[in-house]
Amino acid sequence: MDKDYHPEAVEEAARRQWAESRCFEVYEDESRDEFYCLTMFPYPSGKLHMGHARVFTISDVIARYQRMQGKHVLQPMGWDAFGMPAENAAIKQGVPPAQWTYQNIDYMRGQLERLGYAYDWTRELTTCRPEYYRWEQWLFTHLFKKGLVYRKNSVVNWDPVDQTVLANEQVIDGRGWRSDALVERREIPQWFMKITAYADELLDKLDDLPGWPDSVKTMQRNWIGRSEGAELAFEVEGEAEPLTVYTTRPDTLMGVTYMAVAAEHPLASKAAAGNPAVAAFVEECKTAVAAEAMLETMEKKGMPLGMSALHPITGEPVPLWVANFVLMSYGTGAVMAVPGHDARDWEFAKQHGLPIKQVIAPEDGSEIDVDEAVFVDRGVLVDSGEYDGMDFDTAFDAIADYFERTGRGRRRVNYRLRDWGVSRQRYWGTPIPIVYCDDCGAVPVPEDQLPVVLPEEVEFTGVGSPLKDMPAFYETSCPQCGKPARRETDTFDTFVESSWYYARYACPDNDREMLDERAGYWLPVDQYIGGIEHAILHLLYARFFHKLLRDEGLTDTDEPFVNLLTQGMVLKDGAKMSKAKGNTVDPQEMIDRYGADTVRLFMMFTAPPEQALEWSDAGIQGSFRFLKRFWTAVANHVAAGDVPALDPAALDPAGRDLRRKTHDTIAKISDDIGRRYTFNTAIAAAMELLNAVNRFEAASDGGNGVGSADGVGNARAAEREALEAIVLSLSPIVPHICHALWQALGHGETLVDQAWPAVDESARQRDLIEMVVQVNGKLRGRISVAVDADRDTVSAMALDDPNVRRFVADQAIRKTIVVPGRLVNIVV
RNA sequence: GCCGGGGUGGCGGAACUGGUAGACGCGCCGGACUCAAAAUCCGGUUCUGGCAACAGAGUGCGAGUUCGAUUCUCGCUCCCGGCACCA
Repeated sequence: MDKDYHPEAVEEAARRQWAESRCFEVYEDESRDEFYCLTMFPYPSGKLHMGHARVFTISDVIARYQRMQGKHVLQPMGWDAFGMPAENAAIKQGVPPAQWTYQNIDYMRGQLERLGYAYDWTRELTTCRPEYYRWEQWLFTHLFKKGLVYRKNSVVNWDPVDQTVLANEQVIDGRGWRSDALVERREIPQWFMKITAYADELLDKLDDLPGWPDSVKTMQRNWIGRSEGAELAFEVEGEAEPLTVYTTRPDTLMGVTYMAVAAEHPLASKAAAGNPAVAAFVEECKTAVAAEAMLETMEKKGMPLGMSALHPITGEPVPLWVANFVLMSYGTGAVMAVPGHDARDWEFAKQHGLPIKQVIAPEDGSEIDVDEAVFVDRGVLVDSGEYDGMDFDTAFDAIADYFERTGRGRRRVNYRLRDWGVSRQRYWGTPIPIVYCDDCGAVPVPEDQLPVVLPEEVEFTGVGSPLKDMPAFYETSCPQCGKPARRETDTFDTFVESSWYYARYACPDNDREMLDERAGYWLPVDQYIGGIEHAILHLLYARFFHKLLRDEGLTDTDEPFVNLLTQGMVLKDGAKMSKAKGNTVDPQEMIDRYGADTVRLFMMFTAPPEQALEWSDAGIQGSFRFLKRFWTAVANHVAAGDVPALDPAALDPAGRDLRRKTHDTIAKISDDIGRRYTFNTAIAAAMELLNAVNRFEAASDGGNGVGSADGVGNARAAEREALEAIVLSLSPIVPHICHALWQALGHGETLVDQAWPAVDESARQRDLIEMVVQVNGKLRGRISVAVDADRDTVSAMALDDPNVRRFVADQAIRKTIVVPGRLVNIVV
């Protein structure tokens, strides 16, 4: 073998062998235990960035590891190909979005191949192809018939100059990113999918996902936001219709001192008609941007409507306000305010001089002053008439019963989750398969007319969607009555494509069905890997879609992803690397300089996968140096000739130590890769073992302790065992160099078909262990004790240590704590 | 603002179930090789004191529980992600 490490040649040879043997193409084989390993597919933005290199390498390590465990592994790759950047590029460079996208895909596919990922490329998906998106159009028409999609008005950011709907990220400080015009809120009709119909199941099934991080499950629970409360109706003076509010704290009813409605609420509009100040305030609220984070961080503002509601128990008037923090989209768009026991109500009351009344007292009987500080805990009712003395549950039931009995309210479960608005006023997306007919209304496109194909040859101006200027696209006839009709020109949110692609990888070539029995073989995904930024939206939509697919009879599983690994961001200069921010680092430069294995090693070694990784140019050299040392160690070993079969019993102490290290290391790496997914510590362990091999070799070359010629051969056999363990256990991370080294070590069979190395427990046995001795919790000495030494022996040895004796001196020993195998703590 | 996560040497990180803080790597310092440099190899490297043995301090800040806390509890602070039209 070559004395020096030449990554380019090594990697090219390995790639060629993998391609020629087609070893990563997999077919359904019922006799084998399958493993479906999937990475969130990339948006083809132009070239790979570090976040891609990181997440794809994590996935590849897991896929290759599982293959060595004997699993039948599927690892596919594809392209989330619709989206805004293609339109932006079209405006900027005059290239049609389709052409730009396909060029990017071709370039990025080449980069992925260069990184040596074990993909089954025969299953490659591209979501902007009609053969893919026709099936989501098909599903949508079925959901239409089931009543799971509907059309309603909702708010968008409108740029009055560019005459375009803006995404939230295109609104900067309330202005359009290109026009700089003040953005307006505008209501337009849009299509929605009824995700709320599945809210309870989406919530409950989280308990069946032990392989998901708790943080993600908690975020999804909070996002769905199930709450149990009551809808209560308040009469309004001079109004026929009562004002209905939703509250989770009906027990605080007697503490209501005012009420507030959203700016879009009908009562606000009514008051505005006769009150210019209210009208101006409502108008001001309309200039706000649609993003919730903006609404929530705005200064809390409000204005009295000059109207009063009547308290449903006391009949006393309660003033009505309009406030910018009340959301029309949550609950009923109106709240009853209890400033004594709700933090936001308290703040607002203080600001506007509204009364604050205590109606809940702490259960422990302590005194509080709600004028000084809000009290939000549950407690015992006070100053609440007939409800005095009740606890939360009793009061909840008593008050809810009263409202239900008198027909003025009801118990109600509420969700924070809203239905999913899937309409986008954009060109580069899946056409929504609906036709509008003057007589028949909105009609879904019949199955035999699908797909509705998006024209790829377009003139792109940036003003509105080009589809709106293409009569050839939108002029059609009604599928029901045949009269001239108009096609929907909005397209789907790109989250729709990414909500079901994982299933389509099982059968991407099926042109008659969305999914077939092959999906039954591969689904659910055993390991899903992707960025933590997708913890809520993408993962919730995909879970929702999986249930839609199930209810269409296309799968018999309830959840799409058994295990989830959320990879941390790759940051640069403290911010997330993203094409939007333009702070990406090109991995290609480093692949060219050091090779794919160095890049893969560096990404896995620099941080554990779930943590954010701050990019820095320093350090990659170290990864390259390690691979050079690794290569040299094997080359030197091979150059010294063949080795005899290992005879473990005949090894000298140094040889036994090396063998122990070898098998301790295999055990550690198996656990780190297989269970903990801490690839950084697995690599560190492999580095330690290599260091041990090099030290061992140096000692052996010294010639003193090794002895006979047979002893030398046996020592070299132990050395080979160690080197082969490193080659095998690092092969998921740096597959190319390991492929070459495995051949150099004289193996005819290719490395990808090898089994994971086995641990020889007998090699790990030891007679003596080191224990730490503390005095009052401070480290004062170390003792070497027999593995099976009992408590008294260990204590006696600890007290015998000179430094320990110095600290104990003549003080009385109060307690001796022995933690077997670890430490002794003497408390004086 | 709300929800979730994080803060450990000069740097990335390790310490998995409350039990040796700093594995492994980078950087830096010293040495070997070399006419010299690069590469490579060897040694050192949390801070303070000490020739050393060793001692004291130390895991964002402040409290608490414990024989013992990076790890658990409470309060604070700063940073990161998400907040429904970025993907």
